[in-house]
Amino acid sequence: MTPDTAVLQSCLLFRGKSAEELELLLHKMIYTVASYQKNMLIFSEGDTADRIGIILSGRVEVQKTHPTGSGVTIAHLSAGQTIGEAVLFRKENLVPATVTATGPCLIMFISKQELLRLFSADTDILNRFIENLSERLVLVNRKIEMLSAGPLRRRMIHFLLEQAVQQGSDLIRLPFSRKEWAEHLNTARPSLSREMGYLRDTGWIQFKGSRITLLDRKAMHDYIRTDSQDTGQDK
Amino acid sequence: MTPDTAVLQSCLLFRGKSAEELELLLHKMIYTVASYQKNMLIFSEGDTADRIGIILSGRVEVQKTHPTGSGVTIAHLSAGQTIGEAVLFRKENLVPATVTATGPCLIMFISKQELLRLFSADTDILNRFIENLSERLVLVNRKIEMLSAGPLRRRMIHFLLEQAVQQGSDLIRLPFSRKEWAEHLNTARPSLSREMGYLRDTGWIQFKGSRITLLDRKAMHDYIRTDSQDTGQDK
DNA sequence: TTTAATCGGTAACATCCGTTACCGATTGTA
DNA sequence: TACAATCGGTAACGGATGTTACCGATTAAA
Repeated sequence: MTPDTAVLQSCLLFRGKSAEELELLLHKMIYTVASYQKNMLIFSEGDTADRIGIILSGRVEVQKTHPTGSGVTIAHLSAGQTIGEAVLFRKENLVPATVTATGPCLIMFISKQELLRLFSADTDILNRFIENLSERLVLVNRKIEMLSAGPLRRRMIHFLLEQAVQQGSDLIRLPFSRKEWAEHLNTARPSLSREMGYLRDTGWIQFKGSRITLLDRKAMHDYIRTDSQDTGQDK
Repeated sequence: MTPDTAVLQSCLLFRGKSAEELELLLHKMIYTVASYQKNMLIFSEGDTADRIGIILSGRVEVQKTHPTGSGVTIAHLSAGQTIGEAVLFRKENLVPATVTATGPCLIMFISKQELLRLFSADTDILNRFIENLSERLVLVNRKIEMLSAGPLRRRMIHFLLEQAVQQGSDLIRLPFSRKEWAEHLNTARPSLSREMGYLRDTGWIQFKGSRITLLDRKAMHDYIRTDSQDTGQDK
């Protein structure tokens, strides 16, 4: 199975390459492509990591499993993003989280050995790889920011405003279901619904399904930056 | 000021080099060394990152600042560890967190340009750099695990058990003050004290100052893996 | 279509935990 | 020594939120 060059171009590792260059590369490099169905394991916590995966299509979920059996979603990844690149070069190269397919998807794998070869053959790829790692680190840091942003309401507003900027509109299309969103915010779904009700009643938002409209961005901003005091999370 | 080679050897970037090799390297490379006093800013959130810092002595604190002015400590770093390496190679190379000295310390700076030169001159250094990034990513991931481990009591026990393993004893010496610990757990100090009292009254721990003794590790383990309530991200 | 299954909103209740305030102990300092 | 600042324990209070349960709507499967 041959990967779509368009997808690879959107992948940070190969960004900047022309379709032609990529075609050439694909012929010269060693890789495998595997397809997965919903809920299938791609990487399992504790596995030894000896390759990275590039998502060619579909979506996957990265979760940290708790000893209790429950888990927290760390990230949702989709086409063009990579998995496993964080542990590949560690001494203790064990996969620290579970990666599962949330739907049918195609993953391209490149071994560590082959990656090293690519690095020395093409410095661009190396640079992209490092860039990718950095990007990931920053992303995870944002997650921390989110988790410690204080009360649920504040976290929600924080997220909504972020989305509004990202989508360039006051009309937001949520990228996931309520359940997933709750997970993302590290809260319980009913709690989320309750707060959604509050925000609606306050007249700040309006929503139907996964479409949320911000009616009073200013007030929401004010709410977030209202400086009550705080010890490390706020209130 | 010339850096101590012993410290640099403990730095992941230069691990594996002999003192002689390092001496040689130091003569051939470009760097600066700066000293800081308690509470002085080393990197400020929003700065443009164009160099990495290596801690030669002392301790620094990495904090995420909230728009509200409050902050969460992401990490404490000490001699041999690096700062700024995560953003140096990003497109948007702005420092995402504030770094301050928690006491007098010495930092060695290496510019991005110079780093690149080192990479091409010495592949080992490049490998260490990637390894370092990966290490950092995993560390931050653990922080997430911590933050989303549910109720405070669970988070505390989680942390204590982790420390016991790390220190190889039931007698734990806390690496920070209560205030700092509370920050680390993303909670308020009085809340922490309250729970400490609870754990003491339950007979699970015993403590005086920064020394904590685990009296019933089994019970604590059981408590953590008791699948009662979790934050709601159950699977 | 009928039957499940899943999703999302709502409500009641109990608990968690942040806030505030106070106090004693310790430490640094004038 | 005395004063101020910081740290850590404790307690009361109220708000935040996890839990459970129920219900209608939507979707998938039979």
